[in-house]
Amino acid sequence: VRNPPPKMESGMDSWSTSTIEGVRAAGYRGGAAQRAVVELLAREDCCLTAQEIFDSLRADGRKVSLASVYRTLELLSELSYVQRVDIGGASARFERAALEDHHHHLVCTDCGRVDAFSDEQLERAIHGVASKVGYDVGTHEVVLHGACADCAA
Amino acid sequence: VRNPPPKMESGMDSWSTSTIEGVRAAGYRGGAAQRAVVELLAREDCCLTAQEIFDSLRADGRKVSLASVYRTLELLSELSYVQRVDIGGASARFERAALEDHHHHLVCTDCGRVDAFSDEQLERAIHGVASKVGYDVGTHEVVLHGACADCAA
DNA sequence: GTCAGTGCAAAGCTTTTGCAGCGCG
DNA sequence: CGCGCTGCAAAAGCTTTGCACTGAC
Repeated sequence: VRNPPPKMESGMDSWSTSTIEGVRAAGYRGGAAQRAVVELLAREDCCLTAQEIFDSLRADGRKVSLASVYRTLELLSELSYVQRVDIGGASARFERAALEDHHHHLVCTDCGRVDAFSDEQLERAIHGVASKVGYDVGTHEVVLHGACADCAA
Repeated sequence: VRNPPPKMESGMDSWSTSTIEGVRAAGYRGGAAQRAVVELLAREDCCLTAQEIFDSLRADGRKVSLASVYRTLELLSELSYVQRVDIGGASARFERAALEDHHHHLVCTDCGRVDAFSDEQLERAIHGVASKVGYDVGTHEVVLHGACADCAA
């Protein structure tokens, strides 16, 4: 959120268009608010709260309601275009579920800052576990809590 | 919660007593409600919501208030005797932070059931990552979402 | 026209806080 | 007896829902 990884232009637009199309294919008509949320999430590289999405859209002059933001996030989560991320704290966060740019989160215990990281070996370990537990595992989430570089100093 | 791993008698009492002592050492007097919550958490093997703790204590005839449950959980989390677990859903969950019996969680997307699992290789991968990211990592949390054996059928 | 989508406001939940009284050291 | 602990009730978030209206097909 506050420390986005380097922009990755490729894949975003395809996420945006395939999401719009997928929503339509699922039998929904899609409106202005949905489009605005999808376009914003396409630009963002890390998880945002519903309120942050709302504020950001308002700042851009888009007249969406907070209720529509929540309804859109629920719909997109349902269709697996968006992943809900629970990193603790009062509110849930959301980010696009991208196959490329798969990552997890670091949360600073002190200042609340959120960073992203990714690790190939960690992914392998998770897939190894997923095949052993009795669940048909779909998504996974790893959250590391600790002091960020600034706060540790 | 609904599918507790086999009871592990060893370590629980020591957690209970060292928690009580630690709270006292930190300058708190400890009251009846705190004791009741600690004793309950010592018996439980997986994460519970504040409401579940409250209901369970009431069912046992302990007259604690929900506010005291929250206040105790906040205190114990602060002192690292309890770990807060965010597995999605409306409310946060809490369990004792035990060095033995370290585990993570599986959440059924369908029925909401919660199971525990542990994996040595996953832990190694996490510690490997923790040493590379710029954070001074304290705790970590892994949540796998998917269909449990019953719901997958 | 029909029916999903939207905004607003109200309701619902979880969690926190204010305050008076109780109780351990 | 002081100060933390507790219960109760009220308040404060976050999220969902009801409803009338708009807008896409």
